[in-house]
Amino acid sequence: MDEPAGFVLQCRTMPAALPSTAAAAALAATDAADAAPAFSPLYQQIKGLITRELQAGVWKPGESIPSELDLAARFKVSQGTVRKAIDELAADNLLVRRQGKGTFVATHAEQQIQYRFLRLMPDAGSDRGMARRLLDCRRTRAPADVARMLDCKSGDAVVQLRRLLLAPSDGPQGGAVRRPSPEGSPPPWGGPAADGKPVVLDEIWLPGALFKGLTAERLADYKGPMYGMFEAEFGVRMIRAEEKIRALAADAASAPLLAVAPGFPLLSVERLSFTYGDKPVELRRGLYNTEQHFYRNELN
Amino acid sequence: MDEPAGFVLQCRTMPAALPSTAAAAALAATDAADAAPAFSPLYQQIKGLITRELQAGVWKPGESIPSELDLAARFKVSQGTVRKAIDELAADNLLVRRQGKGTFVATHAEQQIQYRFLRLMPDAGSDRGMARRLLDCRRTRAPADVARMLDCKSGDAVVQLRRLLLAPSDGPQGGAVRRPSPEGSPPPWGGPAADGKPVVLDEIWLPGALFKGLTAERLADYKGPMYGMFEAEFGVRMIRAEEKIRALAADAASAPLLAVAPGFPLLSVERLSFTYGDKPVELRRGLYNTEQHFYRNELN
DNA sequence: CAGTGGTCTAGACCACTAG
DNA sequence: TAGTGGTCTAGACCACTGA
Repeated sequence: MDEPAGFVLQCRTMPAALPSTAAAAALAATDAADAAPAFSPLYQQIKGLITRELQAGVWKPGESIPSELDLAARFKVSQGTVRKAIDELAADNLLVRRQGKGTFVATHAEQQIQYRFLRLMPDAGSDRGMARRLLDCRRTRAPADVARMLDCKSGDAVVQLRRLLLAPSDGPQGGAVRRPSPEGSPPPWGGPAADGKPVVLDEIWLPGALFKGLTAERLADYKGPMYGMFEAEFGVRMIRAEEKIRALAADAASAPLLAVAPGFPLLSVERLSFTYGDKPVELRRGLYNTEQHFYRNELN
Repeated sequence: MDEPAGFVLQCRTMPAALPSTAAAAALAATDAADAAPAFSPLYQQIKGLITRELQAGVWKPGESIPSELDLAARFKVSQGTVRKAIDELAADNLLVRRQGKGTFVATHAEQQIQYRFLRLMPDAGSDRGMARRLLDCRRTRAPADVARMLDCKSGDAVVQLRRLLLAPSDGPQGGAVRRPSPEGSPPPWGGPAADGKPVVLDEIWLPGALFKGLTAERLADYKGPMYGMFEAEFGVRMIRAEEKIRALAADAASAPLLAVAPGFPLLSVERLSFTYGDKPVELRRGLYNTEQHFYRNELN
């Protein structure tokens, strides 16, 4: 009855009613526990409290969080209020509801939501994923432009990766499914893969402080999506990303890696990914060969 | 008490529980009133009924729909159920809630949501919109590829438009706001505009049957977003769109119009827009010069 | 002031999952 | 069978808008 969880402000009189991202803005101040006022509807406050637990790693990706009734009791509010908070978190892809089982912390390592951030689709045939080839993995100091994007100081420690993604390349027509595929259906994570046309040339920058033990070996060893590894091995969850897309001519350095002539038009995709509190934690610059693939987008 | 509005099926026992897009799927059959079974939660049925009214044009874009209590009385359900239906429709951008005023039919002709589908942003300076220049407007027969996308027969009547969008072009640096702008802040709809660098070359295909009186004059006369005109003048509401994006080399025909050299890398954006019932009603093929602009996308 | 949407509650019954 | 999320209701009070 008198648990230590009575944080919730029962503010029935709001001073000025923050626009709508009140809770999100309050969370930007990552640590300072009681610094931000954050007066907002009860369910927004609950949402903020749950987000904080997620951020603190109390409930790990893939695990289930307490039931709605449980949370309602903890926060001393009704189930409906908790439900509304969870509804929004589910809409934000932070939680996943599963009827009869519970509510789970979303993860990049799931079956269906794999490649949540990769919008490249083949023109023909179904998407069978791509093989990865690591070109480069080194720790260095952040150039000025990278530092600015990652919200750190120029010269700070960063990890730089360079990768190639290769399409399965099954026969000339690229139509239906060919090639017996010795392993089975799942996409060929890394591995030899021998052939396959290069489609994406990636350059990835990560803050060195967050990714201490990241090495080429660990990258090669991990089977599964890279963002899945980030959350499992380094506790860094990618929540949201912004991309800037352009058309660019292949330069002398990139062209041979993508097996195209210099000047060949490539899609340039600059992605900045964020974790909790809108903190940028990855800068990714990709060059896509869109001869047999396209970037799919949905507008609502 | 016994109004003629008692359509709602109070199905407490669902046969097989359609996945989730049950109501949406049911609406695909545009007319056939009672053909589709469409058993689903009450609020989904309400959502479907409201959508049908929108589709029928009972409530026009920009107008307000009846209040929640009113709708609840009509449909003989509680306000909470209507609320949940409206919540989803608002999330789908079909309705807009305004506290204290009511719920309104979303429109492309609004201030903030203008350019809902245009994701092109200038590298520097704030977005001041672009001037339009109509190159071509003619009625013709649909080529095979266009017909396939628009879900009609090859040779059916279509309207073909070709446009140029021009950036404001204020001085060399393109930095802060320059040029006194004699009219004021709003973007320069059409008009002379005299200068301005061409940024987008658009080719638009519309089903002829839906756009009867569309002429170059009416296009030029209309001030405001093109999608706003489509809904005001032709009753065609763009709800959703899918885009396929590639990098392409400028060809001999496009290059001079965009004032670039042949072979210059351009962003190719193919957009298919849908109205109610996922019916495709516009195919738009654009070539974007991304030298000083980029295509912005957000991943969640 | 009356009417609107926004929040919150409490309780009922349902469908799904797993032991 | 017990526990979970999913739906639905009824009613309370609130904040915002406009006459």
